[in-house]
Amino acid sequence: MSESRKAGKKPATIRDVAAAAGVSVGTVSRCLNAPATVRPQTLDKVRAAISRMEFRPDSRAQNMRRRNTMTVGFVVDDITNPLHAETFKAADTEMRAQGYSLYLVNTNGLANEEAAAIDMLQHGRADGVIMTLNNETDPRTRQRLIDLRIPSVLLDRDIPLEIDAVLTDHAAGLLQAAHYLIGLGHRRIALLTASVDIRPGRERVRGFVEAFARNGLPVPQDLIRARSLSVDFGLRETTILMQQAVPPTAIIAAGNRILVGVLKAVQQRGLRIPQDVSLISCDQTDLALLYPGPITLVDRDIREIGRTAAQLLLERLGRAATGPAQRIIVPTRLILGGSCAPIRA
Amino acid sequence: MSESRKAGKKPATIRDVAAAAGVSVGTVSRCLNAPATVRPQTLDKVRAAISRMEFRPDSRAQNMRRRNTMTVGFVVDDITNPLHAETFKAADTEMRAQGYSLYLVNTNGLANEEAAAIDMLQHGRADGVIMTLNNETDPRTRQRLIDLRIPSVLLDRDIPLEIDAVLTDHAAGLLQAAHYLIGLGHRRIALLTASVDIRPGRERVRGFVEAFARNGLPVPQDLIRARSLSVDFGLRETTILMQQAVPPTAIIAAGNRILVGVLKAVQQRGLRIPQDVSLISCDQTDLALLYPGPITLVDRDIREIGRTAAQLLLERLGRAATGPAQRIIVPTRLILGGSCAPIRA
DNA sequence: CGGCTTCCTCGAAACGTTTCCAAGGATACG
DNA sequence: CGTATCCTTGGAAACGTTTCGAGGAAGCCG
Repeated sequence: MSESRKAGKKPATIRDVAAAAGVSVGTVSRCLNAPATVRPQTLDKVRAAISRMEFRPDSRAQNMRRRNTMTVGFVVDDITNPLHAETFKAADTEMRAQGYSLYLVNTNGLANEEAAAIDMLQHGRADGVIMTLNNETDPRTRQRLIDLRIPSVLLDRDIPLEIDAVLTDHAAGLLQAAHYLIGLGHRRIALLTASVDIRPGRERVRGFVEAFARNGLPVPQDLIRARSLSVDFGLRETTILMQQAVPPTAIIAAGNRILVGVLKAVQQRGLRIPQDVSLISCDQTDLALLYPGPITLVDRDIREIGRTAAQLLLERLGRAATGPAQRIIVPTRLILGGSCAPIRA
Repeated sequence: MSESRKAGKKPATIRDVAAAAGVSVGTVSRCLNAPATVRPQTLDKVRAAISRMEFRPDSRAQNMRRRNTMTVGFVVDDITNPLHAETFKAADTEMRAQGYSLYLVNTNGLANEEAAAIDMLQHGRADGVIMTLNNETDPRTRQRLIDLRIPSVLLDRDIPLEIDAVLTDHAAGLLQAAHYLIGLGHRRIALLTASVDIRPGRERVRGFVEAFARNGLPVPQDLIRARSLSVDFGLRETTILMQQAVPPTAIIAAGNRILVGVLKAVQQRGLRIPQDVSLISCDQTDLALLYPGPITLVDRDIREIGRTAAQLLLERLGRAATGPAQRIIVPTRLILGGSCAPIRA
C-alpha cells in the first residue's frame, strides 16, 4: 500500500477531488483558498476527499494562473564564499517565513552568466531577485537592470538606478582599521582589496586614503592594490609586497578570500604575525577567528544584510512596487585580535 | 525608451507575436522549439517579430504545459557549511549545463523542515531532488521518501530504499587516519564525529574501531564521542577530554565544523599542536589547510560528489526512471600535514 | 492533367488552477 | 405571503504555452 503511490497512477487533480466529493471544482478551490466562504459541512466533505486522495494542488498550475511563483532568485558569484552563504541563509530564513523559496544561481562572476540568470529569472521563474553583481559598469548588465520587470535588491553594489540596495559602510571600516594601524606607528600599510569597479573596492580605498589624510600623512599609493577579491590575488600580491626592498609593516586584507591568500603567502615565506607584519582582515570567518589567534578585523552583521535584503524585497512584493528605491547602509566596526603590533621605533 | 519596458504594458505573449508576424500561435511555438520544421522565410518573419517585441516565453506556462520545471531541489541542513556549499556548486554547474536551475532549501537540520521541503518540491516545483537528510531513521521522513514521486539522490545517507546515493568511504578514511596515529605510537586517540544515526558517524566509528582491531589493540571506547557535527560539540568534547586525568594524545575531528570547535578549545586551553596533542581532521577547508600549518586530514573529492549526484539525477530525469538504484562510493585518502607528532615513549 | 507525396501551417484542445458571474435556496422583513 | 438580501454553489472563462490532427499548397510522377 505504501508503495502504491510511487508506481501508481498520476496524481489527483482538483477535478478528481471535486468529483469524489460531489461538488464543483470551484468549491474545492475555495476550500483551499478561502475556507471561510464555504459551508462547514461541505468543507468537511471536501477535506475528507482531499486527504483520502492525497491531493495537493499543483504548483505549476497555480503559478500559471496566479501569475507568480513564490520564488525569488539569489544571484551570487560564488556560494562557497562564506560571506555569500551566510547572506543567503539569512535571506532564505526571512523569505521562507513568508512562503517564498529561493533559487540560488552561482554565476562564477561571469558577466554573461549574470545576464543569463537575470534573463531567465524574470520571465516567469521568480517574483523577485536579490543579487550581487560582479561588474557595476558593464552596459549590458545595466540595460538589463533597467529592463528588469521584477523587483530586485542589490547587495553592496552602487548602480545609479532606482533599485533597492543593502550596502556596507566599508569606508568607515577601513578608515578605522587604517587609523588604528597608524596609531600603532605603521606608515607603510598595504591594502589588498577588490577592484574599484565595484563598490567594496571603491569604498575601502576611500576610507583607507581618508585615514592617512586625517592623520596628515601621505598616502602610500604604491601599497594600494585594488584589483580582485580572490585567494590568488591575496597570495600573489603579498608575495610581491613582502619581497620589496622596503616591505610594508602592515597589511589590510580587505576581503575574506584575500585573507586566505595572504595567509598562504605568509606561511610560504615563514613570516610571523604580528612580529614580522601586522594584519587586519574583514569579516568573521572561521579562519580569521582562529588563525594562530583571532585576527584583528573589520566586522559587520552579515545576517542583518541578508535579512534586510529579504525585507526590502518583501515590501516590494507585497503592495504595488511603488515608492523610491531604498538604500540601507550597514555599519562596520573594528574588532581587535592579536594580529597587530606596534612598530618598534 | 529604455525605461519604457519597466513601466510599460504587460509582456508580449506568443499570441501577440503570432498576430504581429501574421502567423498562428502554433507556428511561433515551433519557431522556438523546432525551428527546422518551419520554412526559413516564415522563421525570419517570426524571429523578427520576437525580437521586435522582446518576447520571451513565460516559464510558468511552459512548466504548466510541459509538466516539468527544469528545476531541481537541493536540500541541505546548512549551506554555510563549506562542504555543502562546495557540493552545491559542483552539482549546480553540472545541472545548469543541462538547463536546470536549483532550488536551495536550507532546513537547519529540522525534521519537519526537511519534510516540508520534500513535500513542497515534489508537487510541481521541481523535477528532482538532491538531498542530505538529517535523520535516517525518522519514520515520517522514510515514508515521504517512499511516496516521493520525483527522482532523487541522497548524499552520504544510507536508507534501505531504492534511491540513488552518493556515499563517501568514511570507514576507509578513518581506518587510515587511526592507523597512522597508532603507528606514531598513539593509543589514547579520541574520535569526535556525527551521531551513528547517520551514515558518516556510523562509518567513521566503524573504520576507527577496525584500525585498533587490525593492530591488535583494545578500542578506547571511552574516547569515541559520536553525537554531533556541530562546532559546539567539538568545543565541548575537546574541553572535557583534555581535562581528564589521562587526556587523549591525539584527536580525530571527523567533520569540518567539529574541527572549528576543537581548535577553539585548543586555543582556550593554550594547547600546542602537535606538541601537546596530535590532530587529524576531515576535508580541506581554509582552516584545515592554514591553521598554524596544514592539518593532517582525511580528504575526498567534494566536487566529484556534487557532480556525481547531478549526473545520477540527470540519468533519471532523462529516460524513464528505470533501473535499480545506484550507490556510488567516493574514496578518501589521508593527506599528511603538520598536526601529528610521534608519541614520546 | 490527375493523383500522390511532401512540406508547411492553422486552429483547437489540452495542462490544473483561480476567479468571476449568475443562479439557487434559505432567511428576514414588511 | 411576497420580495429583498444573504449565503453558498456551480460552471465557465481565463492564464500562455505545446502538441496534434487536419488541411492547403506545391512538387513529382505517370
